Amino acid sequence: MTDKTQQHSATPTELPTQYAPAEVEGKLYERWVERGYFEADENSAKEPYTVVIPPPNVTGSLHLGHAFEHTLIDALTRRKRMQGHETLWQPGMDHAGIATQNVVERELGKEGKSRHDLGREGFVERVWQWKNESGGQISGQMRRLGDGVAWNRERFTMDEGLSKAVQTMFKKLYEDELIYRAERIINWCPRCLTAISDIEVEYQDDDGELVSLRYGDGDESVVVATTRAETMLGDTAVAVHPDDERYAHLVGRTVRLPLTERSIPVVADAHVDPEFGTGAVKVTPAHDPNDFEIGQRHGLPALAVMDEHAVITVPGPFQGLDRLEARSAIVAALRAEGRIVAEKRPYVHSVGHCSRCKTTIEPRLSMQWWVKVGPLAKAAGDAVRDGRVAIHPQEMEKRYFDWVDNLHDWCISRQLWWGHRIPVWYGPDGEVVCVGPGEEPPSGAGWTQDTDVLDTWFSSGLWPFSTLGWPERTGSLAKFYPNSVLVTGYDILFFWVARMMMFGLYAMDGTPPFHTIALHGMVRDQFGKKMSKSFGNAVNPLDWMDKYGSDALRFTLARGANPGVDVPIGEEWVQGSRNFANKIWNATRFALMNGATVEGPLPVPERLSATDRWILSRLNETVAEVDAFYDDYQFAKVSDALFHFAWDEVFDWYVELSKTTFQAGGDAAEVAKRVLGEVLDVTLRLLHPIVPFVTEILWTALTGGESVVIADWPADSGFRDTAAAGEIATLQQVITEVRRFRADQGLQPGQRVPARLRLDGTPLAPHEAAIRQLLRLQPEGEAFTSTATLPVAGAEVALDLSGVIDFEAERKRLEKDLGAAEKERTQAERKLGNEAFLAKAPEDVVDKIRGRLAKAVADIERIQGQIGRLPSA
RNA sequence: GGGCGCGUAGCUCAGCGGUAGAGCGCUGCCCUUACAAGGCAGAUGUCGGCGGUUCGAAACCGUCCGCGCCCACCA
Repeated sequence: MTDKTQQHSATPTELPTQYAPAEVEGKLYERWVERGYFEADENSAKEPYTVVIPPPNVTGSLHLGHAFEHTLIDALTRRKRMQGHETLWQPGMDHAGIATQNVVERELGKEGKSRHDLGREGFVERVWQWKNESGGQISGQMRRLGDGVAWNRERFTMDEGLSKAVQTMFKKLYEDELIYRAERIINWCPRCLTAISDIEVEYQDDDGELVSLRYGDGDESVVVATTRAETMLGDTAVAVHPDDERYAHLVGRTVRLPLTERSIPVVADAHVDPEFGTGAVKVTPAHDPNDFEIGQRHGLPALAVMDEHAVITVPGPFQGLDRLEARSAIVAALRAEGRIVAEKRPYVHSVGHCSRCKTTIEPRLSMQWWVKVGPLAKAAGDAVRDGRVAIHPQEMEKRYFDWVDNLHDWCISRQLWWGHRIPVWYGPDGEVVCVGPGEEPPSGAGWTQDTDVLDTWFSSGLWPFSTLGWPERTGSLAKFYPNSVLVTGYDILFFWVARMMMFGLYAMDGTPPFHTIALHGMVRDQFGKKMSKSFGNAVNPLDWMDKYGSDALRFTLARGANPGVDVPIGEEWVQGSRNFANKIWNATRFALMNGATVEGPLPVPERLSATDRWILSRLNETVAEVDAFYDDYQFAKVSDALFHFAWDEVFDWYVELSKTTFQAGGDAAEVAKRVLGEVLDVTLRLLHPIVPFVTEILWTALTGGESVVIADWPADSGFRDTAAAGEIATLQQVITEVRRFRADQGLQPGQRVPARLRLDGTPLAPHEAAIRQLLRLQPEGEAFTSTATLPVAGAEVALDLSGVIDFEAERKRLEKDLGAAEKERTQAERKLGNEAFLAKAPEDVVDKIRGRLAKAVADIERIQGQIGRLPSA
């Protein structure tokens, strides 16, 4: 025990009166890392606890959203580590295909170059170079935040190991015929020059213009409407509903397509809504997904009229115009021919945009690789349906099911250079060979590898097990798969979570990648507005961490973390958390200055005062509460419970009451030192997962322990004392009541007032010294004149306020209180007089009302007595 | 068009069947020897509107109004 004391890293006098986070946080973090606290041992006998980081894009730096997410994950893993789990928080980053390629291309642009100037190899090399610079920035920010990740296991989606995992997965899916190549209409971004998947398209209502065109002539004509007139060059049919009598005579015939030399058939297709517009639809199979399907059903040719830049390729007057130029040019030309039957009219409709660059998507017929999601999505849905994976909050399950149950095949090829290249080789005679890891690609004349890369989310989908060494059967994989929980934003439920579910279940023989999915919301500003650079309300988390400390930022974020709900944050709130950290700091300082200790066992209950028993009881209740909230991912409630317990109960009451005890000395003081030590020790440990830095300094100073990071998580001893709790509640009531009186009377807080206390026979008798101290009451002295008497809870506090007291003010106050008490009595009486209530309400509720009535009656009597004793003015 | 969610104190949000809560902000007094990044005391709400269920509704049901989000092949 004595040598432990010598390890104290700080003596009370060394602690300054204010906590200065910036000076210590960095040092503490590096010490934790050096000591290997965050490393995870696959050979450990401890129960594993695994969380993977949602890998940040190498393109950027961390924003508040990351800080938020990391706070939650760090809190979870720190607690589990303290609970004795072999804990792995897996760090790493995502290569973020399109995003990264765009960033580097933009950089090249500034140098007046394009990626084609460097060539594929040179460009990829350049991206790697860029990644090496940017990636360090992110890890620096994570250290600053205090993320307890296993740095020795850091992974990157383009690592050799993870690339091997990607290749293995591709081949496995290919051989199971769950990957195939097909020509379909895809979402094409004419700026990124690549296909993107359905969920990478963001729809928004755009203003468009609907124009009605007449195809054919005379009786053999039909009017169609379009917002994309330029596509008419590629029309290969007009479709009408099979039952539509208006057009029955035209079905099977042809109409002349204006501006072209072609005539196109009129086909009947049930897809057409006869109620909509004219009931006739132009069909452009090469540039519209619906039209493509109609085309398939009727054997229509798909005639592409635009290139990858969305520029018209059809020879003639429109060739070389981009889609928008072509649109107006074609409308003008049609008007000249008298083909416009209804002028353009404004039309708001939903238009798809590239989620990366916001360019309007151009549906385009193209040969791409696809994942056949049917069986994968089924398994992913079932795993949640049958309870093997739980989604928090549960309301999100519905969104998840809607998506996995209605999923279209996933387009996974991208016409980019940065990413995992598709491991397929094409032979001179049309052979197709999928090459697995370690296999030699076919050699010889005419063999070439597919030039496309895979969707970024293909590799992210493998993250929960690729980071653990899959496809090798590693010890880490055996130990840490499946992950315990996935913590991520609801915004990537489809992008990432669902894909991990599909891939995890498939690659890991039906074992889902995690037991629980805990979805958090998005960080917003203090008015609930979305944070964005353009709106000017985006905040760099580093700024706030520098100003207020990482703990303050973390605590604020955790405190706003209601499950699945967006979390607003404002600078004043971070300040408030900084104040809390400082409060903990000073409370611990006080404790150390007064000899608080954690040495030796807790005193037996017989030696404890009611105050001690009360705070220990509350301490244990808090432990139980915090555990329950953590297990339910209720971070806001964890933080709130700790905030209020620490500040309102420990600091404002227990510490204040202990001052009298310490002053008096004796056994009670010795006991209080140990109890205060215990309460702070446990409270600091409870707080550590959320505010790791300040708790580390204080806990080591208080206990002499090596580090709170590896301390035991507090356990509820089961100790409860409701009698003591009631006693302290009464004490608080008396003190508050008299303070209120003092304040109403305009007495200075420090002014000493002679007082006589009559506490005999009340539970407050042992607290006389504390009451006198907290209320600044001095002994009554010889010439004591009781001018104000406050009866509270059976006790009586008589104050000598000769010459000072303002009886009128007090009378008003008392009358107001009387009114409130009478109202309370009336309400309670009415309830208790209601037979239906008595018959139907549960016993405890009725008891409660009876209690209220009794209290109201007692209050009325008391207040009336007080008023009666006031001298009349 | 379908689905989900939200309207509670000035602001941001908890509460989701038994006397309206928190943080910040606000008012007054105070540098009381841990802390002014603090202490003490205090004010503030017909819980979006209207109906209904219930002994009892902020909470449950219906409806209306106002927001937000997700999904969808709206020519």
